[in-house]
Amino acid sequence: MVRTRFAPSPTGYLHIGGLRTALYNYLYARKHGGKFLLRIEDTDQKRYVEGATQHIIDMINWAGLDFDEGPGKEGDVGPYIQSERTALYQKHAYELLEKGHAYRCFCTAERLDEMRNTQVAQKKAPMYDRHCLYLSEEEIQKKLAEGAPFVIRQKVPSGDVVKFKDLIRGNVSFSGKTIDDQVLLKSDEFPTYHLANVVDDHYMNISHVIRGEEWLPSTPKHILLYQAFGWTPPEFAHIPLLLNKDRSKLSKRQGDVSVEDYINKGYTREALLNFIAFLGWHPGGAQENELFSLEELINNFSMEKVHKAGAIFDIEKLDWINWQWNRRNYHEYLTKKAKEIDANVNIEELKKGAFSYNFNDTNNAAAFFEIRTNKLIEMCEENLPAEMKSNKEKLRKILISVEEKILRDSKEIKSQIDFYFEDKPYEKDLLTHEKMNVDLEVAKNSLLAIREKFESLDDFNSEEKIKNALMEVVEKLGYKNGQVLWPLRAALTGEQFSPGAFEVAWALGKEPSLGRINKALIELEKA
RNA sequence: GGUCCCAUCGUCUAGUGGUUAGGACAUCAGGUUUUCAUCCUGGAAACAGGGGUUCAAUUCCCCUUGGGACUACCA
Repeated sequence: MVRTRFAPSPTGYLHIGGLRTALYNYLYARKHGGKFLLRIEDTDQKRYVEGATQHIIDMINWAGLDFDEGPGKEGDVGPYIQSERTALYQKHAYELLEKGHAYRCFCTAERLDEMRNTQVAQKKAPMYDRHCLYLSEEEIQKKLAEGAPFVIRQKVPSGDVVKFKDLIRGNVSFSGKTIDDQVLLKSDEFPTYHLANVVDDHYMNISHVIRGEEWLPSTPKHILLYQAFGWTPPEFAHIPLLLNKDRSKLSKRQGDVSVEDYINKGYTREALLNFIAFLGWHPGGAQENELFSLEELINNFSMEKVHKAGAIFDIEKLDWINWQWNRRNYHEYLTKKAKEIDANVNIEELKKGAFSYNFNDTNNAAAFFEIRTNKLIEMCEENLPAEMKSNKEKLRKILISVEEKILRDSKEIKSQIDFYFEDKPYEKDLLTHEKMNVDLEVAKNSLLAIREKFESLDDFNSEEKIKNALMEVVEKLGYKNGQVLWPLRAALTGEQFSPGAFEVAWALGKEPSLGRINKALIELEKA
């Protein structure tokens, strides 16, 4: 029975690398029909942060990595919070002491510091010098009677070579003499990671320890502990690290590392999971699709395909994946809704990833338009000031004109649609375009003709009709499309770049459009 | 310093004892479009170096170089 666990420390936030570790544990468990547990490793009293445990659970839940056992979801081997299991660790530390696999150490922090400084100065590996291992029984009893504080240290058999097989790295071995006598039980009677981890993994029947590569050097200590207890060690899989741009371990100093940061930036769960899954893993073979849902990840995951080398966390690719997922989620939602409205709706993929929905009935089309734009509003609601949201019907038209941009990055939406809400002053040169053969004269002629046309256009509520009207202007003047549409778009938006002339005129409405055209014409008169 | 791990385009990666070393992101060029974006087409871009083993190594082995992790009464 496969049982994996994610065992974070509640230090205030969940690291994105931690989320990936959780994901791999989850994928492996689900793939093999096993169980995935969450265990909170809060044995460091000094680092405890109020609310951090709940925060971790919230983040794991957000990601949809439902755990089978853990805090608030008790199984047979709880509790799942280490601070509630201290008696168990103490019992086992003393058991080791009795069996001769550990010893009391009374060394003060000062002595330890001094010892290390000397070792470093002599260019030796800093390691505990076993001063207390050689204390006589009398000396120990005397210290205990005095009430001297002590820790319990692991007694590493220095002659041994510790070997183990890592599922990702293959055979790994460490010489016993390079392994430090690790503190197992601190003077406050709390265990260190090493003891608590081994004891819990054993009693929680963990079959596979899947954790970050930074734990590889302490694995021999853990193996030795399993041996000292007479337990069978679990399988180990040390996954590659997530890296900063400079290839150092991904850290706070060089950008956002907490999952919450990415949620706040608007990344969707599918995108974030998809992205981090592929940092250090690939299904292999001829697989060229890179968009995988959680379910597809489960089906395709295998430890053999996990890489050995670390991977740089490249946010640009994340942005791209996020956009792809936004598109997919959006159109899946719309397709479902469109079919609910009319089972015979005609849905076409206009271009890769973008669809059109055509209804025969105009009422259905209107109902669908509302659903579609509600979704867009929902997507960028948080990034819009109240005044932009006051006229909802206008906002719908505006947002549909920048639909793809919202899908790509809803955070920047405000700057994309600013021009709809204010008549910004602009240079009349904006109305001209050399490559399209639009000079001041052409611009003026076009705008005059458009004004006349618009004034006589009764139904300004149909983008299609506005388009037809404008094409008539093009034909009448004998101009190319761009010679009419560029000055119009520029006049309406005052921007170098914007949505097209038809949809802007439509979203703006008849009077505001005419107002802006007149303003442009006044500019041109000055010339 | 010591121990251990790692090494294919800028980045994420596929891949094999014999391949024109493939894809994606990013980038550049061209095209469609009323501008931007989208979309389409195309380009540039990698097996760290040196020794072996072999008829043949990017692939297997060794060394070098480079990078990283660990080196706490933190996890």
